Amino acid sequence: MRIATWNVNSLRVRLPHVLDWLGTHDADILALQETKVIDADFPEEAFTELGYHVSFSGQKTYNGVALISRSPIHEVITEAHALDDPQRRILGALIDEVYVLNLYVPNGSAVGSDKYDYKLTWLSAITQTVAELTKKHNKIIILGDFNIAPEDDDVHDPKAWEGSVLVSDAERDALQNLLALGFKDCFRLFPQEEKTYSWWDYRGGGFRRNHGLRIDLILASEALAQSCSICAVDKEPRKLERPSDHAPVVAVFE
DNA sequence: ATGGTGGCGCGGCCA
Repeated sequence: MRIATWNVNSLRVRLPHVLDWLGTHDADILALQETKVIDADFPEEAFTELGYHVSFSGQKTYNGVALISRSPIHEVITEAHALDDPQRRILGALIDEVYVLNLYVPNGSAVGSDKYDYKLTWLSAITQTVAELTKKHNKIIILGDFNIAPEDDDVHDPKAWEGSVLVSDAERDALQNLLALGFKDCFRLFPQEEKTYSWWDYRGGGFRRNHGLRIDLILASEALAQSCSICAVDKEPRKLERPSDHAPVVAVFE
């Protein structure tokens, strides 16, 4: 099974990139974030025509998540139990006996801000939800835009970023609490080229200078992590005209 | 240069 995550920063704008990518990469499951499209306007047929099933949870202007899957999508959830949140950031579903949880973790804006507090509360709530999922499912994949760089190796300039949002200790601790439920960061199961990132700021030639962060993650429950054979960032779509600021991350499970 | 770039949607927010 080939599964990928991609923050597309507007599906309306990036649909050609996404369709081209699906056509050449033969993914079984693609998790999208920041679709920025309400459900009534979701381009469902563009995917069903290619033989995919789709599920989506969108809103106007901001956020929005979707799952594109070769196999049928069951047991959909769009909420964390402990959170009454109008923001559409969560899409979980059972696909071929694997529970897939697609997340668009809040950015957090700045350490100490209201948005930062919301991010930590949100992470706590999703961790509770995952704890519940682990009682029912053995094979779980959590993937998406985590808006957290797990380690300094995931940061182009750790000194410059030290203590700021996306790398702060409290955010990293929250991610570790989630991993502690029995998940592996698939990317780190394998030797990787140094300075591999998944997001580069549009500003200041971030991609050209490889000023990036690895914040798009694929986490697999231990039962599944054993069968993971590849996890890699595909930088190619970031080189296209009018790209998303994120690149897709792909994992293969045998 | 008190920013920079991009999306949404038409002024300012969010990333």
